[in-house]
Order: sequence, then C-alpha cells, then structure tokens
Amino acid sequence: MYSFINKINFYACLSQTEKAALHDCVDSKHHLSRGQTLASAGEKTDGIDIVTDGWACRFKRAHDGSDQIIALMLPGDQCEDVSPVACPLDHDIRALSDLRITRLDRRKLLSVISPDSGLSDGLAWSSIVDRSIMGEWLLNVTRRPAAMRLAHLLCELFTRCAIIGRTQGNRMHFPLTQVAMSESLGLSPVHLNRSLQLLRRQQLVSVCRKTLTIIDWPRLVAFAGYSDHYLHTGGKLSADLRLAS
Amino acid sequence: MYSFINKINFYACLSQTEKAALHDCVDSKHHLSRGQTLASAGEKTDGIDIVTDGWACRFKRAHDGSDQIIALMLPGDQCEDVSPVACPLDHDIRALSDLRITRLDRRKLLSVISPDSGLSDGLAWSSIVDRSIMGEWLLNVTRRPAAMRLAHLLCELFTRCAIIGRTQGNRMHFPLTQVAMSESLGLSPVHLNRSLQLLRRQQLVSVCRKTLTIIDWPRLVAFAGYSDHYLHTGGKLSADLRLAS
DNA sequence: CGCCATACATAACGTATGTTGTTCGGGACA
DNA sequence: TGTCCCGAACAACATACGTTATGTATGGCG
Repeated sequence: MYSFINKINFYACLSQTEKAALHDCVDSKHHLSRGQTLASAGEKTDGIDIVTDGWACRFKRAHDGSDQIIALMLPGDQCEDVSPVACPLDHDIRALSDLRITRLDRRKLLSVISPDSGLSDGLAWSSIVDRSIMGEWLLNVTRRPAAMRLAHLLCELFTRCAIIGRTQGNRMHFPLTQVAMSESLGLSPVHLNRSLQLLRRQQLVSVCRKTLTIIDWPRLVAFAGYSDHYLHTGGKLSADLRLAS
Repeated sequence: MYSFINKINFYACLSQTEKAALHDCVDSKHHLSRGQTLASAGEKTDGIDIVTDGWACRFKRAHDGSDQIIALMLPGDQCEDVSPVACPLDHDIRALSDLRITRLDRRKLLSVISPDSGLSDGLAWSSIVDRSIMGEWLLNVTRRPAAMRLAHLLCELFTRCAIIGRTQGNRMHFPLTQVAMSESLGLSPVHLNRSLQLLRRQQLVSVCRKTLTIIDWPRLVAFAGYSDHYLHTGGKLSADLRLAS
C-alpha cells in the first residue's frame, strides 16, 4: 500500500486526507506464492488489486504455446485501471515471486477522487506511464539487438524501483529468472543468457542471487540508448541514479 | 467528428444531449497533408485532437535512425488521453495520408463528462482498447512469424474500420504503404513485401491502389490466429465481418 | 550425506529475417 | 505524349537469433 501511495505521490502531490482516504478504500489483503495466477483473460474484477510486495507480470500465450510478458508489475502497480467500467481482461496475470496484494473497493475509490485533486492527477499519470512503457517495449523488441534490449530493460526496472524507493545504492532486489526476462524481451532463454553474459563481461551489471547490481550506470545507459523520458520522471531521480554509479 | 462519436457510441451508449455536448466542445479544425508531423515528443497540447478523416501513426525513432510505428490512428481516434493532466508526448505523430483533425477543448470536454454517464464509460473503454491493442502488438511482433504478423494486422484494421463504419462489404480504403506496414510490424520493407505476396498467393487478401480487399475472411483469421477479443467488440460485429467473406 | 529440482551455461547447427542493389510499372506533371 | 519519381517487385548474400542437446552449479530436504 505504501508503494502505491509512493508512486502516485511521485507523479502528483497527495494531501494527508487523500492518503488517509486511500487507506479507507482497502477492501481486503491476499498472499500469493510464485507462479500462481492472479487473474485470467475474460475475468472482470469488481475491486482494484494493487501489488504491495513482490513482482507480477501480464502475459499472453502465443499460437505456439510460448508466453509473451507484456508488462512487469512492481510494488505499487495496479492490476486494473481505476475507471468506471470493469473491463474483462484480455490477458493473464501471474506472480513472478511471492506476492502481497491489496484490494481496493472500486466504488469507494471512485467516490474519493475529486476532480483537479492530486489523487485524480496521480492516477491519470500512472495510467499514462503504464501506456508509455508499453510503447517503449514495442520499440525495444522490434528495433534493438538482444544485449541492448536487455540493458534497456534493466535500466527501466532500476528507474522504476527508484521511483518507489526500492533501490539500495547501486543494488536492488530482482526476482526475475532468465526465463522471465527472455519472455519479456521476446528472446529465447539461451540467447538471453548469452546477452546477460555480455553485459557482465563488459562490467556493466551483475545479476545473481535475485539481486541486480549496477556496476556502471552511465555506461549501461549509453549501451542501452536509454532515456527515462517515457517514464515521465521529470528529472526528479537524477540524484538517486547518480548514486548507482 | 462523427467517427469519434460512432466509436464512443460503439462502446457505450451516448444520449442525444451528450452527442450535442461533444459538438459544443469543438475548438477548431485543421487539415494536414501526408507526411506532415502532427505532434512531436515533448510537446504538451492543451486541446484534444481527434482524427476525423485519414490515417495517422504514433512512432518512435530507434538508435539506428529507423522508425517504429507504435500505434495506427484511424478516424475517430484521439491523439491525447482525455485526462485532467496534459502530459508531454514521448513520441511523434505523423500523417499517413491527408488528414482532417478536430480539436476539442480539454476543459470543456472534462466539464461535460458526468460520472456514470455513457460518455464517461465510452471514453474509458476507448482508452482501455488503445492499451489492449498495444499489448496485442507486443505479442504480434515478438511471437508471430512475418506473414502471420501481417495477416493479424490486416484483421485488426479491418475490424477497427468496421467499428467506425468504414468498410464496404469485403473492402476498405487502406492508405498504408508497404514501408508503413513494415514499420508497424518491425520488419524490413523487403520482407514485408515477401509476406504480402504470400498472403496474395494464398488467396487471402489483395492490397492494391490504396484498397484492401479481404478475399477469404475465415481463412485469413485462421492463418493469423486472430481473435477480436482484445478489441472488446463483444461480438457486435459478427454480421459485418461475415459479409467480408 | 545423497537425492532431486531448478536455474544457469555452453556448443553446434539451422533458419527466418535483414541488407544491398537493381529493375519495373504506373501516377503526376509538364 | 514523354519524363520523372515513388512505390513495389525481385534476387544474391549476410547475419542475428532460435533450437536442440547436454553439461554444470546451487539449494532444499529427508
């Protein structure tokens, strides 16, 4: 829940009353273990589920049975849009690690949002950023070679973790397996492995034991051709990210 | 403008007053010719631009100078989200044909939307569908081989044109060049040409003189592994699409 | 300590797709 | 009617990435 408030607050300033109101919208809390399905295509959920701890992903199954991850969900991310309509999902959501979920009451939440408030703006921003990320992923998988693609994903994830205050210096908890990364990037697990080794050999990052360490942030950014514009950070993170080098 | 109302009305029922109110939100109208830039990355637009005639695209430039189209915009599609925040674009928008644009006043539009109205729901749906399309594109470019990818795109575009009432039987106006298609699908122009020829040889479609003709809709759908679930048509188009075979 | 499951690494080989360059045909325009 | 030019077609070649197969760590657990 605090990750969620952190994230919304990052994009638009929330008042104390709004923060309290959000807590009042909590309907229930759940735990899921790694690999479990959170929601399936076709389902309509009445509430709004928030990832409060752990990572999850949205994915689609392809004609050949392989899965493509179309979005990674970090703490603070929502499973559904905060919108008046409860739309049936067109994809599945799966836990990539053990997960804590907080379910908000959709009606209550909608009633709490007053126009021109920080909350209203923050939710709008969050939705826009989610979409921007998909656009950047589209560019990533179509135009960048494997290693660059991977580097770009790592940059994005490090930035997103910084936004919700989950980085420690140049390190962060990183529950993705190589298979999950390959499914995100449209690569085979083998080729992802090769690419990861390349980044390691170049002394750019190290990924091991569920920990991602950024060895040389400026060079990693250059290698990936990364810019955090599409995350709409507004430069608010430059200090945190400099720490990472 | 009518395409826009058509589209919103397809997803949620608009009252006569709401339709009239939308007309009142019109701020100005513009013409653009093919190739012109509608909006550039970093720009914030105060109004909401609607494509009323012609096609446009959102695209991003890659490190090697090539362009990736991340969304195709048909009549009725919006350039910006109808949200309280005017967010700087993270990509460019370009006219793929001669274009007519209608600009709505954001503040007026927002004030016209009452909660739990058809308009409110329709706009929410439209935004959800835009996002779903991106998710499907992500699957398309990463997991499907070239010809299947192309077939899938053609199915999608035919469905979207049917939604706004711009198909004639098994035909539709189709302003995309092969280069534009290749930029949408993450293929080289040459390989797109090969794929298009394959679909033609298989007697599935014919694309010529800016017209797309569906020769065999059921087989095209099967070949593409297409389902319009992600467009949330709710089966409302089955009649129109049967016409296409 | 030994068993097993899972994740990660490496190699050999095949193939889908990209690249370069050339040719062709049909509108636009003089 | 001829000329120009853009979009489309085609061929020869290059390569990045996928596939299959097998080997190596690591950690949980009785």
